[in-house]
Amino acid sequence: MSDRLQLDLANYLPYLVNRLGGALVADMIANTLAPFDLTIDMWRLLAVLSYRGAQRQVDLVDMSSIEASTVSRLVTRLARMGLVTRKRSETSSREVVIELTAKGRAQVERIIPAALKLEQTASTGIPAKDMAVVKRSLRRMFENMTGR
Amino acid sequence: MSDRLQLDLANYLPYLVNRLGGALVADMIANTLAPFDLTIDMWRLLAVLSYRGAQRQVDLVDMSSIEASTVSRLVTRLARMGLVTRKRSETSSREVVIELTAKGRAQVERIIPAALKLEQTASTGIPAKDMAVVKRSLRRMFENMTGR
DNA sequence: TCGCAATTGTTGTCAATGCAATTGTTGTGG
DNA sequence: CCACAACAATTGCATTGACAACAATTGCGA
Repeated sequence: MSDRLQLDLANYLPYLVNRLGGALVADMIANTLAPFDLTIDMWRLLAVLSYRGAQRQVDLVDMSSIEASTVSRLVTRLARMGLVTRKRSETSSREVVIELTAKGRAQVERIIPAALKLEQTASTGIPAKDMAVVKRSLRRMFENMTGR
Repeated sequence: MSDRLQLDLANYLPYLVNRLGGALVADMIANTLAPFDLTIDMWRLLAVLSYRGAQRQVDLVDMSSIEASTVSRLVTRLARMGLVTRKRSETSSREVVIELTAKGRAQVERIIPAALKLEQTASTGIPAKDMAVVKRSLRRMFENMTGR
């Protein structure tokens, strides 16, 4: 009777996005992070800290999309590894400020080339003009989903 | 001395992809899956089964990017919920074939409209031509990372 | 200013995940 | 045709991660 309701996965945006995301993560872990004894979430925190400088934990949560209690425990581990410091904010004693140590910065700078190479590998065969469209659209869609 | 090695997160593909993926998943869970008592991975399996029909578990692993032992256990739960059946393959008794039940198909058809609406929401303000570029590029990048 | 709600971070708990080992089956080279 | 490698699925076990409850601090409205 009625047409069957169908979901064309091969053309369904959330499927395409998360499938690629998973492949990128798997590659990053296997080829780069494992030797450094870093998990993907640790790397995300370090990358955010490198990119934006010292941050409160709540801002790390926001920028990394990692859940708050997980961030709290990851920061503890990163501090124990000597890659970050955690100290109370001067302006508000309920806040905590996380900052890369010299060792942490060195670690990030050792990883960045591999991270860039990963992006290159993924981008093979895609015109620069198309990649610009992709990145702009990914940012816009994120805004659409979160209201920034 | 040397320029500092930097990673521009706001323009870094893996970051943009996984950040959007997380936002899409969070929305899907909160607004659609939770009321059905489904996890995101359960939904992925159901969607693949709906899209491609009965599948061996190993093929579900391949198409869903979910780890094999997790698929095994999720299928057990889905079967217990009456959404799929699991039976030994006729051609090879080490294989198992998973198939949607009528109840499972009905469930998927109730979810699909919300899934399409999610895609619409994310796509707001993005020209159809750009979206075509995005989807084509996402598929190509996945191929680049996995060799298909 | 006082009280209460919101913010920030931590901890307890338990289900879920991933990895490795295991079982059972199929395919294949010698 | 036999031994052994490859494949498919499951299970054990340790780790992870999410959610909720909590503690501490700050901010705000009446």
